[in-house]
Amino acid sequence: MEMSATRRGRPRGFDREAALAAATRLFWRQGYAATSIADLCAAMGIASPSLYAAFGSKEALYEEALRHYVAAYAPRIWSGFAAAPTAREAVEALLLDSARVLPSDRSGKEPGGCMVTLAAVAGEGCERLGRIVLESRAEGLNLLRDRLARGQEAGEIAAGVDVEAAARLWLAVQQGLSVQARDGAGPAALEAVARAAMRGWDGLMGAAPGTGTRTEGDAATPAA
Amino acid sequence: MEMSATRRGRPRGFDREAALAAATRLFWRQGYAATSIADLCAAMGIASPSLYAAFGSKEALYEEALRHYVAAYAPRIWSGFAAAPTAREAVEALLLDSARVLPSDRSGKEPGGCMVTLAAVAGEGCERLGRIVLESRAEGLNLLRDRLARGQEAGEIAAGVDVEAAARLWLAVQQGLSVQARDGAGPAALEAVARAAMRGWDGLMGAAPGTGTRTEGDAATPAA
DNA sequence: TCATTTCCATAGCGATCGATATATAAATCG
DNA sequence: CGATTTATATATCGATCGCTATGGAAATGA
Repeated sequence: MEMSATRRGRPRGFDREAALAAATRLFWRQGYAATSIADLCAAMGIASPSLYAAFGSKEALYEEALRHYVAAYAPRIWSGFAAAPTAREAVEALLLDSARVLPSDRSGKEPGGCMVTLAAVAGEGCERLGRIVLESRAEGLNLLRDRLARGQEAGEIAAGVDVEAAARLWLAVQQGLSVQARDGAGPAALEAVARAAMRGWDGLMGAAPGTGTRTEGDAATPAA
Repeated sequence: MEMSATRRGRPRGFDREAALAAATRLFWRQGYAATSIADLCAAMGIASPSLYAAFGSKEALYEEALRHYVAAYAPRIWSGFAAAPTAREAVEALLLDSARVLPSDRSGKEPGGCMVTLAAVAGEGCERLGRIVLESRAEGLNLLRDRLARGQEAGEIAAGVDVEAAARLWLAVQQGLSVQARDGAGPAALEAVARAAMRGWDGLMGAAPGTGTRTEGDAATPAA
């Protein structure tokens, strides 16, 4: 039971949160393998012993940076989704918020696209980091699947719709927005994509899947 | 004017095409920065002087590998698109072919997802390679935009549809398929996504964009 | 055969990689 | 005040990075 209102020894001479944020931006833009400790030290404004004392290793720093990214940026993308009263409005919020958030600000301080979606760390040698990124991505699919299933139970979505496939589709659109944002697409272009996608909602979420019976035009769709 | 039916000197002791294919798979899976010359030499079955004699440098090898990938794999994704008689069938072919081709074969010899879409080389230090990847990605958008515009002129797509936004949307879906394939999604899951996406076609490509006039239910859509 | 040309195997180049040893500086505890 | 504890600054560590020099092997041309 350590109280430790104040810690012993010489206090840290830099802002750990600010340093972590700087490291996050660098990993976000450059990826794991292409970012060296020297790069990180320069961006964080510290020397390597301080980095290792505060974060342990490059791998541990990346893991913490990823969690920092999720905590700091994921709400900008997913909070509207979570708060929406209907599945349709949830997906619409997800895509419109993504279109607004994913492009890089003109300052170029933060890179375009989602760090989780664009992370290629799985193939960059470190197994553990690959698993973490995989799980983070799977979380997006889970959120969509659960929300669509709830909407289906509520009658907003036709009973015959394959919720798993639909969730993967809306996720694919959102992931594509990240790729295009990384390539320089701006908020206006991405918003147009989001609105175009939503225009397909009725045809998508009202019709029956595949070869089966078509539950056409049930009372489900709230119309435009 | 060198005839050179047969070249002078000791002939090359390895198959250049096979070595390039091996390098391509490695860059495809691991990216540029995470792939070392030693890795490449092991995969290609040659020593580094042979690599440099045949390909020049790591950067040049990556560029050639990328072109090799486009030449060898892009047709599997885009040939059905190019051959389709209508814009709708073209997009459908693109998505279904992508669903079939993008997942990694169970052997694991080739990684999942498109090398061009998933390449993060732009942030990995080399400016030139970044530009090449950017252009390769833009080519996909160009193909889609041109095909949709042709379809719109042919009356297959409503006049009010924002072709640019629609092209970006279908591209986004296809890019999302690559991300999900890289994460382990199989052909069945991706095909379900492709079919779900096509179910949204009419709602998407028939309605007018944004705030403008809605040219609802014109004679354009060929119905289901 | 022998000079020429080209390729390959070995070894190693300087630079940078991720990570640390050491010594000093700055804080708390007694 | 020391004694202790923690952080920073400097100077590396061995390993690996991308790349190449060197010399011998294997082909052609004369």
